[in-house]
Amino acid sequence: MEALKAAGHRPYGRAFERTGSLADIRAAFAEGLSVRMAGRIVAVREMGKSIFAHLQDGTDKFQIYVQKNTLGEEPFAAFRRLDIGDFIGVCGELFVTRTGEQSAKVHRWELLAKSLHPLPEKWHGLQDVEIRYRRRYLDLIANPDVRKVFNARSRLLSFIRRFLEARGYYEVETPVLQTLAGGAIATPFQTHYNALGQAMYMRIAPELYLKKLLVGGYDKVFEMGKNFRNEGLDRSHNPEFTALEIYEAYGDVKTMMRLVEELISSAAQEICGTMLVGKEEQEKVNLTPPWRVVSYHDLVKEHAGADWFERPVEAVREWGRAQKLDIPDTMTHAQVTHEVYDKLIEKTLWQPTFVTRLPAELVPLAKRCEDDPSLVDVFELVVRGRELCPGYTELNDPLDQRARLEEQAAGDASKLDEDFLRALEYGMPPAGGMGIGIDRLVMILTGEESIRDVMLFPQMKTREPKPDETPEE
RNA sequence: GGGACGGUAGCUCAGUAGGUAGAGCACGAGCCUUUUAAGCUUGUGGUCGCGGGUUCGAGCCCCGCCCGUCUCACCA
Repeated sequence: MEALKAAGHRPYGRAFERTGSLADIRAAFAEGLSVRMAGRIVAVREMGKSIFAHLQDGTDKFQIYVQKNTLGEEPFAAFRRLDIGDFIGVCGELFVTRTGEQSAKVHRWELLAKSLHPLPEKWHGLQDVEIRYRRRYLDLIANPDVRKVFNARSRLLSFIRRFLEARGYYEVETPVLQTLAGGAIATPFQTHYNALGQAMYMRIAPELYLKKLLVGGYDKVFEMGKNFRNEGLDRSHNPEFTALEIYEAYGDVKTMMRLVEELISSAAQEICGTMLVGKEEQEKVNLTPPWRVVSYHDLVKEHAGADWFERPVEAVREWGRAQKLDIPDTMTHAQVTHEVYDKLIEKTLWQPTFVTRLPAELVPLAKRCEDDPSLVDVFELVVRGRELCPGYTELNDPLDQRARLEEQAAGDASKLDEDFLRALEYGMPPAGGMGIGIDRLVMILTGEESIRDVMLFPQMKTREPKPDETPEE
């Protein structure tokens, strides 16, 4: 670096006017054309009095050719002192090499930014998953396929907004910092607001605010943003994750099924160019509508026998144990049934499947089915053996809602969102609602197995001792 | 939280029986004017995750801890 400075090169340059991105230049390639281009040096092949190198920017990779007698003694010597990883801008003339590669012969170059660290190895890339997640910028430089996943994610967010706006849904923003974290059953992150001297929580779901907007006269709303849940980390859970929630007045669970089916299948078409998604080595997921719709009861009967719901509780417990499930004698018939669904059936639903009419005790915040009050009018969309998206006919009876929330709060009145209940008392139109885990949707569209591979900066444990560590436990 | 596996140069990895720490890439020096994982010669580079133990001697064996991956559990 000192040698470069001594030779009159600024190690960190300023804006560099380009003819276009590397992809632009490739698209407009014509032999003899003069161009200005810039990028990071990712490969160098030195051959005495001439050098080949590759520049990379956010769009493409392009070969440049540096000749001693084109450039002159000193600029050529300075170029040789550059390292892989440095950013440079070049002026040059396009040509095609003997081997047929489109290239640019460099007339002048300037250093735009010096890299002080060596880049990961060019052939194997960066393999260490820990470094890939902790220092994603290196992963993005070294492993070009990673960029494809995040480009797909970016286009998905954009597509969802266009899709919903075109159908008359308003995108809204509701508080992330809340005095009461409602709308789901989960442990929130707690923080402290100095100005008010009070505890605050990061939201676990936007649901209650969005329903208040239905009361306020919005017929079709959605919000796409981060939720935060104070839970463990694994292949499908990150403490902060992106959720899309949609509510539609005068609709119900069927409205939502049609909407999500169209939304996801057309997203696949737009982003993947096909409705058959997933990686080559695994069974593809076929998102072509219509998707299978099956009730929870039928599904259980299909797997465990048509007389399942007529069998005595001892018999179903025995059956479950024979399937190597852990079934204590205290389990009710309904609990055994759900254990069977959860552990044995759900994982078999690889292709998109709407599981409908769930037992009411599993989903306390949805409306009951009119023909059977023991069931609720909901769906769970299951893809690749995992729940992707729940949808409800929303409960709009303020008295029923209060009773169920009170039961859930277990006598702790401070956990009741009184303003939400008051809003319902003003009247909320019947509505359908649903939530999609965007991270999991990206996993399905890209075929990735881990949520960490679809989040740019997944949560990782701190390596240094935690500064505020308290000696509990 | 339990179990299995892993952590060696900036990166990708090898390391025999417990006996001086290795290769390729990257980086430095030299040769080479159409190469593309360029090539050839040569050099620099190490807290072997951290701490303790056994041993004359530990990358390797033992114990504890940290981080990661998978998996089970918890959690929706």
